[in-house]
Amino acid sequence: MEDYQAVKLSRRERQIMDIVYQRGRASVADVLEDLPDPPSYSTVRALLRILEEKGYLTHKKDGKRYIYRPTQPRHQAGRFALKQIFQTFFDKSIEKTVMTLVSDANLSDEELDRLSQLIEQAKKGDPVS
Amino acid sequence: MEDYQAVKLSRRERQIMDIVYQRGRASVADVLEDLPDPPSYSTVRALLRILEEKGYLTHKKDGKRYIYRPTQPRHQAGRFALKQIFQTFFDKSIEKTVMTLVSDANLSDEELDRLSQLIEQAKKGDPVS
DNA sequence: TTGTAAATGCTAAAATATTAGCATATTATT
DNA sequence: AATAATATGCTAATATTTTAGCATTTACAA
Repeated sequence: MEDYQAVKLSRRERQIMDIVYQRGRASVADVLEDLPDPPSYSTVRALLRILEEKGYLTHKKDGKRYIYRPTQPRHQAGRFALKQIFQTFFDKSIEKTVMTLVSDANLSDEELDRLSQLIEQAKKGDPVS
Repeated sequence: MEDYQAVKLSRRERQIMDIVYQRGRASVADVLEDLPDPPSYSTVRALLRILEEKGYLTHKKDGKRYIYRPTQPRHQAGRFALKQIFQTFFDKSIEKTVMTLVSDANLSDEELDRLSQLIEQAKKGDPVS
């Protein structure tokens, strides 16, 4: 199975992969609904077929229509995408990336507490392995 | 000035923007060096010209060659890219995104300390504004 | 079981992206 | 000032992406 790498995809292909990942799974109509500057139904079908040929999606039948899913799990694809981002925009520094996220986020106290806990765990559990 | 939005760019255009952002500034030769499946020098020049026409890059002369820079500051483009990521892969949750980054990162104790401090600040300074 | 609505399969046209080549300009060197 | 090396400017060919249309299939309802 091929990794999901946005770098290899065309513009529309990327848009569609993002939609499917965001939804978890999607019919042709779903994708069409979320696409900016939406093309025809046929067009979306063609692209979904191509993405399946390339190994990024699979489908199963649900009644009379196809439901598409990513072949690569979302969490994994997300990590890959994050890596790309912090390499490109944050000097390859995960710390800088997290700083930006936390600074911009306006997280709730509960969320901040959970993050504190996570960081404490990281300090104990896995010191610069 | 137009926002840097990967969603609007073609495959090569994206690759090139990523390279320029990663380097901060880049000559044609620099970009060519970093491109996967590198095309000809002419090709890279053409794409840089197109990206400048679209407003994503500017250039200045340095000796006899052009040095290209992004028009949108790196930090801003990075935040935009992160937003895209956590919307697509992490249920629009910044917390989940940070969790993933921190879990995977193997950060040093110093980095973890700095993050703790940042989070403490966030707790005091800006409680669920 | 027959009709109908709504889906997919397949193919080809149109638009866009990608590429390279030749002409010209610029810089540095002799 | 002449030359060589190394840029860019511009144009056009090629490849890929994007698109839509028509034929066929499928599921459900009458």
